[in-house]
Amino acid sequence: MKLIAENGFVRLCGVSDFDPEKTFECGQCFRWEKSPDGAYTGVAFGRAARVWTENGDVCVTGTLTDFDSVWRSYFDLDSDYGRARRALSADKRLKNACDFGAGIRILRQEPWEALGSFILSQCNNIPRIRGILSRLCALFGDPIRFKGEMLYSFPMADRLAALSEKDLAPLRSGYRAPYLLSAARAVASGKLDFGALSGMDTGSAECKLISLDGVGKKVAHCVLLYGLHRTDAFPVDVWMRRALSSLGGDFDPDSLGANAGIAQQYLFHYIRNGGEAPV
DNA sequence: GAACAGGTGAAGT
DNA sequence: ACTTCACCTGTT
Repeated sequence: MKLIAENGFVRLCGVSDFDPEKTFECGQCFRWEKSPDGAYTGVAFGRAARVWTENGDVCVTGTLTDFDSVWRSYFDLDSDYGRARRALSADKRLKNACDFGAGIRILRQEPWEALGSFILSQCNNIPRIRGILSRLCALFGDPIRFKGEMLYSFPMADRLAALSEKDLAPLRSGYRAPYLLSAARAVASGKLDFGALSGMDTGSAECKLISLDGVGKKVAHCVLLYGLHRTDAFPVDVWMRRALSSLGGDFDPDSLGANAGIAQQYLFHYIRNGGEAPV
């Protein structure tokens, strides 16, 4: 991949395994929005960007400095997904999903945003999750003016920690609101320390996350994979249960090691968008 | 109206 | 250890 600074954006020449649409739509994040022209606009780490594909290159607004300080890491551009895909494809049961999912990258999201988002995601469909998160950020995040529109950062934990359930009523997030508040308080008080989680093995970090009210195994694994980039985490939801059952009972995600999370993403995308064909 | 949606936790077997 | 159910809200 070669970076070229253009007027107002950076062009990623010859970047491999990066399809912005698949990456943003595969269910790992909820706040990148597609414009009519196909470009995506979103916010991460308090910074806004627009991302699009042009002549086979991916382009990201901002300077080379912006790119190196935020987007290079956020899009996980220093990891070799082609290699992971080839390794996973060695299992014939995964081949179709790997081919279909080529271009997906696991975003390195902010841990607190991942935790808050997936707490709110439980037993909800994607449009509704997006709506709740959009109201959450508009109400309590910091406004960011970007190309004539107003975007919002994901609210800091200590901001939410100071609120009451009543304050969250406009989100219409139902029974998940108290879970979000209690998680925000755990983070704000230091009772849950993402820095400390980073230094723990995946199993111990999972236990710590599950100790939060309203956080079970599935949400914990989403936080591990999307927020802490533990690619050995393998979130299992209702869709993944379907995928796993079509793979056969002897399929064991743990055997995939550090590629498990990537396999999960490919499988998830495939089972949801890959048609009726068995995985 | 009923059933269901990217779960969780309590209570029942 | 496994199954069942309620939880808030919106959509089909």
